[in-house]
Amino acid sequence: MPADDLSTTFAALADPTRRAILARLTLGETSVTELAKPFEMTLPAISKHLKVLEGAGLIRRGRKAQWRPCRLQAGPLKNASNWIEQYRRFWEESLDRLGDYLNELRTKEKPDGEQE
Amino acid sequence: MPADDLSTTFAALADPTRRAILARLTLGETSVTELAKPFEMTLPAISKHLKVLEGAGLIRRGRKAQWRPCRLQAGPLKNASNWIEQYRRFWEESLDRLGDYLNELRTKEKPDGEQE
DNA sequence: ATGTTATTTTACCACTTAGTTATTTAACCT
DNA sequence: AGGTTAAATAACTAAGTGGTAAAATAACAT
Repeated sequence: MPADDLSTTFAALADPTRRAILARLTLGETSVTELAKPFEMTLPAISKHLKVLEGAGLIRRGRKAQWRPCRLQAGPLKNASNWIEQYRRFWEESLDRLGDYLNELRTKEKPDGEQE
Repeated sequence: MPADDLSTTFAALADPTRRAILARLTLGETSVTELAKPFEMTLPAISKHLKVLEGAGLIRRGRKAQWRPCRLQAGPLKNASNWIEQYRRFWEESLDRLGDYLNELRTKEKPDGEQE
């Protein structure tokens, strides 16, 4: 039950609807009904997604009359980013290995092809 | 059921045990039993976590006699990183706002404190 | 052939998640 | 007060997750 912050953040991001909501919020704060429009989903479902995002600290909700406008809070993404960045050298390394492999193929071709 | 790649990646990362396994694998390829050692968890449980990681393409498993050594495949993290990086300006922006706020506090203090 | 070690699979459990419909709350407008 | 709009909550369901213990597989070692 007491899931760590990073797990909570990643779990919140592990859903295309929620990621789309965050993407929408980069355009600015907006209401729940507005957020719900692009989705073939009932409002309570969106409401739940928003609660997950709020729980992860990825959005905050204001109050304007009967609207509860949401706005992006990207803070938690910083930790997520930092965690992933630790692995950058590993994915770049494997691209290097691909590069090496391609180079290897090319040099192996040389003796045969001869045609430069 | 047909969850997109990004969701699968984030879901795989949304568990401290799995993140710890990935961290261990940065030190090099190793066996399942070896991977299981730091955890108070049965081997089948670890086996399941490995299956999740494998399903997300974050590890690959080899064969050496009765061992099935795992090694890190960081590729999918690249996409995850790219997705998150889209939001960098938003978390940096909010830090800016914090900076602004702190500056504001400081300038508001001046007239009162007077003592520099 | 028999045993041992490494790992997976099966069957089960408690809990969570993502969605639904129906109801309720809150604030606005006459 | 009564009606409308925005959103949340409640109650439910189907499917997924994370764990277990026990059995099955696979490859090695005698």
